[in-house]
Amino acid sequence: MARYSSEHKQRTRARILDTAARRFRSQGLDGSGVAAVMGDAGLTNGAFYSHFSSKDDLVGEVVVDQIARQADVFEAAADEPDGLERVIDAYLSPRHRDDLAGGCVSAALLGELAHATPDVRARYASALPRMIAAFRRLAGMDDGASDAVVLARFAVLVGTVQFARSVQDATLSTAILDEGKRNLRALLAGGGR
Amino acid sequence: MARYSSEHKQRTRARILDTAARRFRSQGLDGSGVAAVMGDAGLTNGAFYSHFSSKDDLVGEVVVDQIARQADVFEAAADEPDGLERVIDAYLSPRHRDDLAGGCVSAALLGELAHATPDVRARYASALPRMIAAFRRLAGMDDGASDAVVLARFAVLVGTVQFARSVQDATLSTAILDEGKRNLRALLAGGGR
DNA sequence: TGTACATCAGTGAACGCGCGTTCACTGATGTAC
DNA sequence: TGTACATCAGTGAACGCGCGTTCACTGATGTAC
Repeated sequence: MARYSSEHKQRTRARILDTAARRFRSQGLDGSGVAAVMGDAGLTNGAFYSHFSSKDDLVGEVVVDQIARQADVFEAAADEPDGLERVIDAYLSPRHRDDLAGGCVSAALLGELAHATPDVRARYASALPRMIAAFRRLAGMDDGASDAVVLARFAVLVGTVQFARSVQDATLSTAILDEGKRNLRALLAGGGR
Repeated sequence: MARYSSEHKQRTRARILDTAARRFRSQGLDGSGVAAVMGDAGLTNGAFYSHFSSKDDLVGEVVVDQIARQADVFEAAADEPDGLERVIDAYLSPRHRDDLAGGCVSAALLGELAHATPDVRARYASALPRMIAAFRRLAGMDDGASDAVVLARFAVLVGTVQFARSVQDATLSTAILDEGKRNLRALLAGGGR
C-alpha cells in the first residue's frame, strides 16, 4: 500500500511517536527495539526509516514531543483555579506512579538521558525552556524566578515519583508520594523566588 | 592460572563489582555488556560465570553493594561535626554531577530500576533500610521520622543531580545544584518529622 | 623435603538471538492526459 | 469520464554485529603422601 495523502503519513508518524514514547518510558531507551516499537504501531520494521533517519532521531523526537505536551498540560492548568494543586496531586498520585508507560518523560527517562547522545541531550535541553516557563507560571512563581529555581523545584516531583516507583511496599510508596506533596508545597510557600 | 587462595577469588569478585558499578552508572544497565565489564576488570567474558550466575545476579549485587557503601558514608559523616553540611555540599557539587561513573547509584540508576527484574528490585529494596536509617541520623531527623519522610527528602538530592546532569548549560547546571541545596536545607530546617 | 595429583579461576571460541539498518519489491492511491 | 502512469508508505528478508551464556580446555597453585 502507499501513495497516501500527506495527512495519512503525518498520522502514522504521530502514532509511531506515541507508541515509542510508551515503550521508551516503560522499558527504557536501550530496552526498546525499533521492531517492537513499529509492531506496537501496527507496522513492520522496514517502514521505520521512511519516518525517522535513525533510532536516535526517534528518541530525540519523542523527548521533544513529550516535554512539549507536558508544557501544554502545565499551561492549560495555569489558567484554571486550583490548577497547581491538581497538577501536584496528579503528578504525585498512585495512578501516575503506576502508569510508567503513560507518565512524565522526565520521571521515566531523566537518568538515561545522562548517557544519551549529545544530539538527544541537546534536543531535550532545547525543549525545556517552554516547560520551565509553564511550570513557573503554574506554580505562581514571580517572573524573576530563574530557570534553576523552577527546575530544582520540579526536581522534587521527579525524584519523589522515582523513589515511589522503586520501593516495593505499597504503603511506603504512597506515603513517599504524600511526603513529596508536603515538600513541594512547603518550598513553594517559602517564596516564589 | 588457577587454584588461587579464596582471598584471591574474593578480590577478583570485588574488582568485577567495582568495574561493573562504574559501567552501569555511566552507561546504564542495558547499555553495559558482560564482556565490557569483564574487560574493564582485566578478565575475559568466560570467567564471569564463576563469580555470578547471570547478568541480573551481578546487577543485584552491584546495587546492594552500592547502597551499602552509601550507608557507610552517611554513617561515618553522622559522627563528624558538620557531617550533614559536607554530605549535602558533596552530593550537590559539580564534582559529583560530573562523576557519573563514580557517583550515587540512585542518581544514576533509579529510573532504570523501575523496569528492572523483580529480583533486582527486591534486592534494591532490601538494601534501602540501612541507608535510610543512616540518612535519618545524619540529617538529625528524630527517630520517629518515617522512612517515607526520609526517602522523600533524599529524593530532593537525587532529582536535583539528575536535572543538573541533564541540562547542557554549565551555569544553569551549577545554579540548579545550588537551588537543590537551598531546597533540602529549607525542608530539613522545617522539622525533623 | 620432594613429587604426583586434584583443583578450579580464567581463557577464548562458539551458541542462538535480537539489535539497528538496508534494500528490492509491492500495490493502493493521486495525477496527467 | 476513463485510463495509463508515477509515486512512495509499507513489507519482509537479509546484513553485520554485539548480546548473554556455555563449554572444552589450560595451567599455576594447594594438598597429600
